[in-house]
Amino acid sequence: MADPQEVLARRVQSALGAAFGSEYADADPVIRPSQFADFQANVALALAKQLRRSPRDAAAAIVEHLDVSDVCREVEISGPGFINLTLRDEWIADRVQDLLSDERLGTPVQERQNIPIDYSAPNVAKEMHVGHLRTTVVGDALARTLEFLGHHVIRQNHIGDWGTPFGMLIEHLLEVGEDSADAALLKSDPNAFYQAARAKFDGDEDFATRARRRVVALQSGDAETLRLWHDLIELSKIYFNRIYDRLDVTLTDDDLAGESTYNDMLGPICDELSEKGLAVVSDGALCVFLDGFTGREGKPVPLIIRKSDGGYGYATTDLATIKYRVEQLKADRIVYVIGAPQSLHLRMVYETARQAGWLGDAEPIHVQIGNVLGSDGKILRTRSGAPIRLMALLDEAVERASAVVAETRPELDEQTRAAIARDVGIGAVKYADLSIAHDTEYVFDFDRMLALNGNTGPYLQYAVARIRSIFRRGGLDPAQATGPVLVTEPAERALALRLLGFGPTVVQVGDTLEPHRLCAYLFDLAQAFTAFYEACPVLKAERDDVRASRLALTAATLSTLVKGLDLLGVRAPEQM
RNA sequence: GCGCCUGUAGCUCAGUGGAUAGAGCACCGGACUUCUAAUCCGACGGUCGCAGGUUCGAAUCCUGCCAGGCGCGCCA
Repeated sequence: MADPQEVLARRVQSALGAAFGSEYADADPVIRPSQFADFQANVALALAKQLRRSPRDAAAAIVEHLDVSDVCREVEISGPGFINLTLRDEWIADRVQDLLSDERLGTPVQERQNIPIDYSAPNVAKEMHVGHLRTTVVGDALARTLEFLGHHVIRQNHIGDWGTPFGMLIEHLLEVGEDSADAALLKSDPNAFYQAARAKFDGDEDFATRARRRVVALQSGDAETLRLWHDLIELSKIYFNRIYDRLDVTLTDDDLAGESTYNDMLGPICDELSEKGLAVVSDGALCVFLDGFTGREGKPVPLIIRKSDGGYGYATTDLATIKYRVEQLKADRIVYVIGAPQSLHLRMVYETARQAGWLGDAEPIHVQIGNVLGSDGKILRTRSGAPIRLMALLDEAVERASAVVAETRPELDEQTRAAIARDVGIGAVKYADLSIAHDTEYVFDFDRMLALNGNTGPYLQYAVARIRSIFRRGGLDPAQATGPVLVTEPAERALALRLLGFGPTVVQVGDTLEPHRLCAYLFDLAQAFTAFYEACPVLKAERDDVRASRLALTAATLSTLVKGLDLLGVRAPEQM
């Protein structure tokens, strides 16, 4: 067990049992990182009243029964009753030594859960925008992290591939020709295609009529219409996959589970909800009304599962996703990485599913994605007010990174520089999305996300590049840097202690579904490494054993940073 | 009107009910014959929106208020 907090928690619990009786042995020992020691146990203050003793008395009793001599160098009662715990240097060194031969870097394998993750969800024949970027990047990081923790992750890309706009889109595709340049726009600039179709729909009455008729044909399964519809989706998939490739996202065609895949479930869902008395007709629409959901003037908010024209909306489809994921995918947790504004809608969907008895023991979780804002504090758009094209935005990030690389590394060949610029530019954008709490809005700023200082992708990538440079210079293989690890210098100690935090952090990210905690950890680790790098020569260490130890610390930092970035979906280039 | 979210340093953001609330940027002062100075060190900077409450202890939990954002019946 490498996690100091966990080790100390168990020891303190034993002491609690010994000091106050077995009924206290499972009390939370409240171990926290401390500014006065490595950790502090605050349990004495929490239990003092219950024990009818002063907090310092309680702390003294705990310390008296506390057996940590192998782990801690110093145990001290401080202030009103804090127990300050300082780890032994050798204990820290031994734990880092363990990490060197542990491919999981101290991360436990958890009991396997089935976890469908719904993320990305772009629309066919529509440009992805920065909102899609964020759900894609965050969802992908969660998928990678949960998989690493041992879970069975089922990626679900709930693309918008059904609905009334398809009449207009299909009709437009038919007019321009499936092999035309206009149709090819779907692969590169889908909004241009969509807007052309829209313009015809709004301006041409005959076209609009044909489009409406086409929707009916689509819904009734007309073969030729379905073929065209399928074409649209194929062309759009090319666009999606271009974006996913560029972004280094793990989504593939196998993960596509668009709205249309649930079509057959929608009617039966409405029937079942009606039979169960959950759904009633109101103003011609089939609705579910739930207690506690009221809107304007106290009127109950309906979840409309069948529109008055007989069509189905997204509420029904979302209900279908729950049913499918519970019944077919055997989900334990169902993760929806979706915009924060849909919170009310999703709560109603979850509650409806629960009342219908579809949820079982599965837990649906909404990972709320906050809006991405421009520097003006409003939803990010171009100066003309149009949504920003995602590919153009990614290109700009790479271009900016490219300019910096050209300036700072002129000696590298063009191909190498381009590869670095690509990793840094894309990594910067992704990391910016990941490093901020997913449910808050954040201000998009190229200059800040590409900065080499601060909690940025490039800063972490640079730390990795410097480490690799050390091994390159020394003609050494990180895998051969096996120590033994010695901890003497303060910077060595601080770095070693940080290294022990990786596993616990990954576990926390899996529990809370908050990737920004991993970012904060990695940033902290990189800072500790940089301080170490400044203070402790590695290759030029004056003694062989010190050199071997520092190489081992450096190698452990390398694998931790690379693994952490990998879980986030951020590449770490060989050099920068 | 109801509901959800947010309010922390000039700016962008962290912050597990624990001691003196942190980081990056910006500003100021230092550090390159050195494993990548694109990196580091230091200083400056706070009535944690306001007011109550719970608690031994509150940025954190509860209530009210203020400000901003978003949502609230046939788009998704």
